[in-house]
Amino acid sequence: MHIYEELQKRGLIAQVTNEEEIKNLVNNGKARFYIGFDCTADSLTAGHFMALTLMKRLQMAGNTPIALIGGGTTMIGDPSGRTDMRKMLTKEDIDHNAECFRRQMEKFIEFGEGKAMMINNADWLLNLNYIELLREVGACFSVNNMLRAECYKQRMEKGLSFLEFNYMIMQSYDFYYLYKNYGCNLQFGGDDQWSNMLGGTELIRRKLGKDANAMTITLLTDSQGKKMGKTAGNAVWLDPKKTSPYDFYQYWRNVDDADVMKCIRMLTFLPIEKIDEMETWPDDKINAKKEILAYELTSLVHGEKEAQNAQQTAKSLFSGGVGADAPTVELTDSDFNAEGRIAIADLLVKTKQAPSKGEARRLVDQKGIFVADKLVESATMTFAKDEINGAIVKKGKKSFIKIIVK
RNA sequence: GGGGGAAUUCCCGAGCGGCCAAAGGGGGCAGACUGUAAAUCUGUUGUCAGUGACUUCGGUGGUCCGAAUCCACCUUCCCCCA
Repeated sequence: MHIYEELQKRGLIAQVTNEEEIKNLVNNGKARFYIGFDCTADSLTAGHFMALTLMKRLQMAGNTPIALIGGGTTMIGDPSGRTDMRKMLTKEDIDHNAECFRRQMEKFIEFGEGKAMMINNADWLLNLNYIELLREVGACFSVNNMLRAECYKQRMEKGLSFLEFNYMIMQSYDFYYLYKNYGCNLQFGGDDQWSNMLGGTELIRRKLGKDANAMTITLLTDSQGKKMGKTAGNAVWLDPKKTSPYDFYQYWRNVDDADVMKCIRMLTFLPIEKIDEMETWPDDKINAKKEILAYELTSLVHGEKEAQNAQQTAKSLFSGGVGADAPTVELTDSDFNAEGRIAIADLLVKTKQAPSKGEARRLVDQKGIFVADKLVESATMTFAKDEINGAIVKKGKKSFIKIIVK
């Protein structure tokens, strides 16, 4: 099966400018495509993950990926899909984030001579001259058209600053620049990027009279239509220091029934035939599917060993055992009082299972806390050092922390 | 440049000068039911040595016994006119 057909089967393709041309480029390894990543944080997220897998898939099919780090565009802030303005980041933050992105990507995509390229648009965007740009590029854009673009529409109500309005111009300029200087003939991006991407093909057509193509990837949303890759408003990070492999595994282990197969299809590298076959599995195998999903993704991001650890830990914790690799928190003498004891509230705060002591007390009152498999009945309960050493503190059904006393 | 309006706890949003740590919803967390799912129901949701104290209602000052509520200035945003 050709790569384009595979992408289709996986449900990854949302919109394309010219299907025949793209198919031809991609299937014959002739695509030099770019995906832009704005560095708004110091780690990539599960949301970026799909873009990374897409790059990898296309690279494996012989195409050349260009990972464009948005050192310049992040200075502006993309208003697409947002109802409020992004926080402005300093140049230093952006540089730092760009560096973090670079390192994470390198673990996933092969860069180097004849392989993938990594470029930072700060290299050309930051040096643009305003008047020159206006004459050269600004003349090619119709404000009337821009205002009709989907990505600005929802901002017309809440307000859109001129700064952000220019984002589309910058992204278009990127494509134009990459087309001219790197022979980049295709741009990929999330479906919310569609209008920005069209801006680029339009600019190339006007300036160079050439046709470049764009294709968007279906956004990974859950059955409620919300973007996936977030828990309680927090992103699921790819950096193991920010989201541990165990938590990463658990995130996918806990997806909605309705979303499992979609995730497997879109995110994993399992062969299509295997996935089609899984589709026929009976309902009672739903948890097996979730385990496969979680394992596959953790393995891709953190390596097989971490994935095995996470899986084993999860299995033993949820079957009531003591996970050898449960997330641990170390306590030292200074955490205990004069009698060598620690109060349950302090313990929960120390393990970060409660943000405050008040919250910790509430959890205990609501019978949500277990220490070493025993329900903690009272918020005033304390534990001695050797009593707590090696014990599992369990909050609710899914949060386990193992205590180590140093 | 002129005129009008807005800023409230994680988000949306109510809020009479004292009864406001602040309605209601969403979200979060916990409990019940389950399958580490969904739906549903219940409780909870500023901090702390918890019948009490402390810090919050864009910022800074002020009026008052007392301010999220009144005044002044500042900041940001929205709308109308140019």
